[in-house]
This record gives sequence, C-alpha cells and structure tokens, in this order.
Amino acid sequence: MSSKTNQSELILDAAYKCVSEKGYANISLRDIAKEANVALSQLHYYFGSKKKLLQEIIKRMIGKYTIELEKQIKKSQSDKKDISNVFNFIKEALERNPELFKILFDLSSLALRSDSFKLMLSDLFDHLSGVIKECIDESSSIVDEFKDFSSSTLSRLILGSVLGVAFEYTLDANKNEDILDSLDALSVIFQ
Amino acid sequence: MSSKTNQSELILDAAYKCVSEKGYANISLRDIAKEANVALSQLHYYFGSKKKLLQEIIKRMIGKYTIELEKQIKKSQSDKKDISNVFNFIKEALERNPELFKILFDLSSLALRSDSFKLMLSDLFDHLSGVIKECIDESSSIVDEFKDFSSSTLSRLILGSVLGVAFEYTLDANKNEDILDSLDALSVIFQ
DNA sequence: ATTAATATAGGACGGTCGTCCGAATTATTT
DNA sequence: AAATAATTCGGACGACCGTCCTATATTAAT
Repeated sequence: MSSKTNQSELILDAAYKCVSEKGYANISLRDIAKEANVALSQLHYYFGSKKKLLQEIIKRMIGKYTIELEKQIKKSQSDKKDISNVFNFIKEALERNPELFKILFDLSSLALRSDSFKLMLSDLFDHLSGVIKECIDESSSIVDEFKDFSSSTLSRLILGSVLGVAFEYTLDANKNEDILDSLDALSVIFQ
Repeated sequence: MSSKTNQSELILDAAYKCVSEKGYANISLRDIAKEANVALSQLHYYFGSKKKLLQEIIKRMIGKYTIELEKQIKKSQSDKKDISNVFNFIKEALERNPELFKILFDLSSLALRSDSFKLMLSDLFDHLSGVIKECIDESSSIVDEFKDFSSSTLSRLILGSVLGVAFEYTLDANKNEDILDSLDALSVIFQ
C-alpha cells in the first residue's frame, strides 16, 4: 500500500531517486522533501542531518549491490562455480542498470574527502573481493601464470579490473564497443 | 619571478591547489581568490564563470597526466618498448603522487552529470588507451590467449584495469597491500 | 476523557554561494 | 599631456543552503 508508508521510508525512497538522478553534489534537502511530498523539517526529524541521510542511502545502495551480485553467483553454483558470472553480472548491469554505477562512482568522490564514507566503500570492496576470492578458491582450474599470486591478490585484481572497465564505460562519451569487449577478454583471461 | 606573475596565472595556480586539496565540490571562488591573493571579482574578469575556470584546471590536470606518462614510455623505448612501464608508472604515481588520482576520480563525478566534462575525460581516456595500444602493436611478444582480441580492445582492458586498481587503492581505507600487488600481477599477465 | 507522546508542518535564522556593477587604479595609445 | 583602454578592487544582489524553533495535528496511554 502506498498509504501505509511512513514518512521515513518515503524520504529514503525520494532521496535515493534524487541522488541517482542528479548526484550527491547537486541535490538539496528541499529537493528530497518535495520529491517525497513531505515538509522539509521532517528530514531532520528522522535523520538528524544531511550527512546521516546520505549514509542511509549509501547503505541501501551497497545492499542492492551485494544482494544482486550474490544472487548471480549463487544462481551459477548449480552449474559451474567460476567467476565468469561476475563478468556477466557487471556487463549486464552496465547495460541494463547504469545508474547503479553512477551512484557508486558518485559516492567515490565523497569518500575521497570523508573518512566515514571511505570506510563504507572499503567495506563494500572488501565484501566484493571476498566473494570473488571464494570463486577463485573453489575453482579447480587456476591458470599457471597466476600461481605466483595469492587468491586474495587475484581477487583484488579482478575487482579492480571490473570496476575500472565499468568506470571507463560509464564515463565514455562515445560508448566505445571496445570497452564492453574488454569485459569478455577479462572473462577469457581468468577463464 | 613571483612579481611578474599576471593574475590569470595566479588564479589558475591557486585554483589547482584548492581543488587538489579540497575537491571540486568543496571549493568556492572565494577560497580560490583568497589563496591567489586576488579580488573575488577578478575570477570572473578572467574566466567568466566557475565552470569555465574548472575546465581550465582540468585541461591542466590532463596535460600533466599525458606528459608524465609519455615521458615514462619514451624513456623506456631505448630499452624495451613494452607496457610494463605503464604499470610501473601507475604504481609509482600511486605512492608518490596520490593527489593526481584524487583529482581524476573527483573530476569523474563532475563528468557523470555534465557532457562537457565527460567529453574532456573521454578525450583523456582515448589518448591514454592510444598510447597503450602503440605499446601493444610494437610489442613482438603477444600472448596467445589474447590473439582473439584486437589491440584496441586490449588497450581498453589494460587502461580499465590500471584505472580500476588505482581506484581501489585510492579509496581503500586500509591501504591493503594486495591491491598494489595486483598491479604486479597485471604486469606479469601482459608481460 | 484527559493526558502524554509522537508525528507533521510551516517558517525563519544566519550563512555561503556565484554573479555582477561602479569606481579607482594602472597601462597604453594618440 | 590628454585620452583611451585594460586591469584591479570592494561591495552589493538575489538565490539557495542546512538547520532549527514553535505551533498544530495525530496517535497512544492513562
């Protein structure tokens, strides 16, 4: 029901929508209040400050990320438990849900100057690389040339590569096909 | 000489310093004017608007990037002309000049919502991947498993991986060693 | 039914922001 | 030397911001 919604939830929904559309730097509490059809002062009543509200939105975004990725990994565990699903997940998400990456990269600029935001992002990266590491550890076929590196190092490499390619693609004005192709190349390299 | 400086240059220097210290989102024209010891109104006299001033700073940052990277590549061309220098360049820059990456990732959040900034960043990425592509094309030893992909795809992959790992490292709260190690792994993979 | 607690609304506060204007100063040209 | 142009400055403008305060409405407890 849309009538049983408490304002706290309405505000969070509106805030997430505003942030995803206009970015952290370009939204005001008045924007969010208007979007949520709620008095401006209610944002402070429920969340105390703009920063705390932003942190709640980020928790939500991070939850979306991890749940969706784990769903994709789990789904594959019936077939083969390798990491190609990670690449597929990223590729599909890039095409179908680009806003997710926009919010992530937008958050990054906050994390550059704020320890609390940086900590939240670090937790996300730790979690994601942990999921990837499990895939590597459970995989039977490890390429010889990677034997010199630990699975934790490799998982960081894969996470970084995937994020970087997504970064490149999200910020490319021409939507260069080579960038998406390089995700396939990644999949081949790490079988 | 510090007395022969015209205000236009003073302002640019101050703006670059302010942006690199506090980020695009957290600087005001008054900050820059104070840093440059110049009247606030002079910023508009020389640059017209805050956006135009930011664009000048970004041009400068991009110039720094490309010049330094090409210097590193050229330096190596006397020895072997492979791309390991790219990885070394990134690794050294991450440790010695982390602000460079902060400014880059900070700019990215601007580019997410502004076509003009996005275009500037795309040009930078095109240029960087072009440099990498040259390294690949001139390299005699191409690993077999990469034969299926064009050098332009591979160059995009390498650029993305390098950027992504730098992204991971810059935003990691714990300065995880695995992340820097993964740059070495990259170097091994692409010899 | 009365009281207490919670939720909602509207408005005002001090502050900062980008922009712009008019005057004063300096440099250049005639 | 006079006139013109380019530079520099201080200050003001309206707009927007996050925060907070007080009053009203709603709900829960007694």
